[in-house]
Amino acid sequence: MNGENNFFKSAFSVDNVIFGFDDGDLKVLLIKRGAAPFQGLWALPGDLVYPNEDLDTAAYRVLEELTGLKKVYLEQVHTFGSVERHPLGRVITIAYFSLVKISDFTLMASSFAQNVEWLNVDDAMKSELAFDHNKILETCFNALMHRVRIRPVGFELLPPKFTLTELQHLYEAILSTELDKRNFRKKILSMSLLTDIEEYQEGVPHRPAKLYQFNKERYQQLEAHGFSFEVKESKKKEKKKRLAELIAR
Amino acid sequence: MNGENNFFKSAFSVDNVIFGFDDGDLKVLLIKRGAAPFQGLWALPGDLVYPNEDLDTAAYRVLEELTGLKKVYLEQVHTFGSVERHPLGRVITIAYFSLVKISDFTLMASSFAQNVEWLNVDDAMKSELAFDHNKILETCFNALMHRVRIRPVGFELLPPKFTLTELQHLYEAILSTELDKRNFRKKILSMSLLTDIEEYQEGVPHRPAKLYQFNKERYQQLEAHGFSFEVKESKKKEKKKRLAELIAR
DNA sequence: CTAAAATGCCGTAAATTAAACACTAAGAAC
DNA sequence: GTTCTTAGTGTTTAATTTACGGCATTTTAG
Repeated sequence: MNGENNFFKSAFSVDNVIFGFDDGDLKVLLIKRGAAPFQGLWALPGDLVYPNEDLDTAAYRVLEELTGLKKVYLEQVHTFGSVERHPLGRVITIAYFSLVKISDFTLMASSFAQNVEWLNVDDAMKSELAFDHNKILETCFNALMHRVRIRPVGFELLPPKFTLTELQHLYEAILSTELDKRNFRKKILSMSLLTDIEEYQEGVPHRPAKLYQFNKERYQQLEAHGFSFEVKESKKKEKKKRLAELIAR
Repeated sequence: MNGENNFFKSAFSVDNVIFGFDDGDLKVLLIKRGAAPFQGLWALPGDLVYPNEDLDTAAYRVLEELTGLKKVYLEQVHTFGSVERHPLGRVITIAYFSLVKISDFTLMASSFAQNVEWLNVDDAMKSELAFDHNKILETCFNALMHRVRIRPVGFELLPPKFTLTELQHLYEAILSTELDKRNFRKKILSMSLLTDIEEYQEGVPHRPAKLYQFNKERYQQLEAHGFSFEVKESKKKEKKKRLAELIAR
């Protein structure tokens, strides 16, 4: 090292928890590591941040290099910087999550990746991931759970046209809860954020459902007037009762 | 620079938005910079992270070196890493906010600080701060607003024994809203998170108010059973009506 | 052609929660 | 003892949330 002090011996990276939704399941895109350290384990896509690159830019780059997708929802979540988190040196990492429509997804040829796969989020959380990526995944999943309640970001995971049942299943997957069909539909429709495009599902072996589109302009307009999106996970009545008793004591 | 590649030409720092509450006002602790760059401007307390130091540890260190306080509420908020945010090189910074009881506070002798002061948060946000600290302050204030609604962290800003009116004023300051006295008291007391210690204010020129303590154990116990703390900023009825009409269209 | 299977779609009553609102009580200062 | 200041308290009304069952539409199999 030359005259510079050793504050400049460190590096930073971004890691990206890329969520997708398919067939009622919430998934995360992982890469099987082809080289040490942690060879053979699943890891989050990530990369060192270039010297002249903003953090968000780096996160978008990682995403695009991997999936070819450009305009996706991306949000910074947390920075992980334990001294020993990276075996090869001091590398802190800024974690992002992004939401992509699996239907848009095309895997890019990627030199550093041996193997890329959509894994069910629950399964991924249970398996051993490289580095501190279990912790990162968990943190980002919690952030998603939280975000999805207060912002209409769930739509980022669905194709442009979707049915109310698909939307409900998405929420159920993210919130790990069951929702009442009638109440869910009532609530979502009452927000008037969905455009009824007068189209119906095709090729389904049952009564086809209406298709809707998320009306982003409408949302922004309402938001500007103080509207706040909110979906709650239904606290079941039994639970509420038990809690009320506990509090009463 | 020697053989190391230039990913390792960068550094990272922590910056700490230290909130306090005094006399009905929410304050933030700032340092007047004694040296270039940004000499003479107010700045958030912060420092480079040592090579062998975890991020949280660095944030606690900054806080303790400045205030002497050890056990305080501290939370990571966001990482700021624009290429041009620091004039002297690539320095990304991890922003934290912390909540301290001003009554506990004793200013430490601090070599690098010319001048340390509690500034009203609104005033601080309006003035020009060093670096990107306006942005950081704003982000952390928003994070506090948000956090205070869903976690009982406000108590960290109050002395151990406080009156309900003080608590209400705290919430009003953080949420920038007015709350109905009776409804607020009803709601807070119904959570049974406060211990009535049968003590009263002294030395006030009016009827003394009861003092309460926050019961942390109780909170943790309830939380474990699914209790969720929640304070809403009252959506005034007029606003709600206007919004409802907008949605109906 | 009919029946069965699958999912879509609808509305109301009851319970809970939130909002609005005004007077009496206690102590200190004069 | 009068005045001043803040503390403390309950009820009614409106809004929101929850619970809940049955008929409708389409495809497929027989």
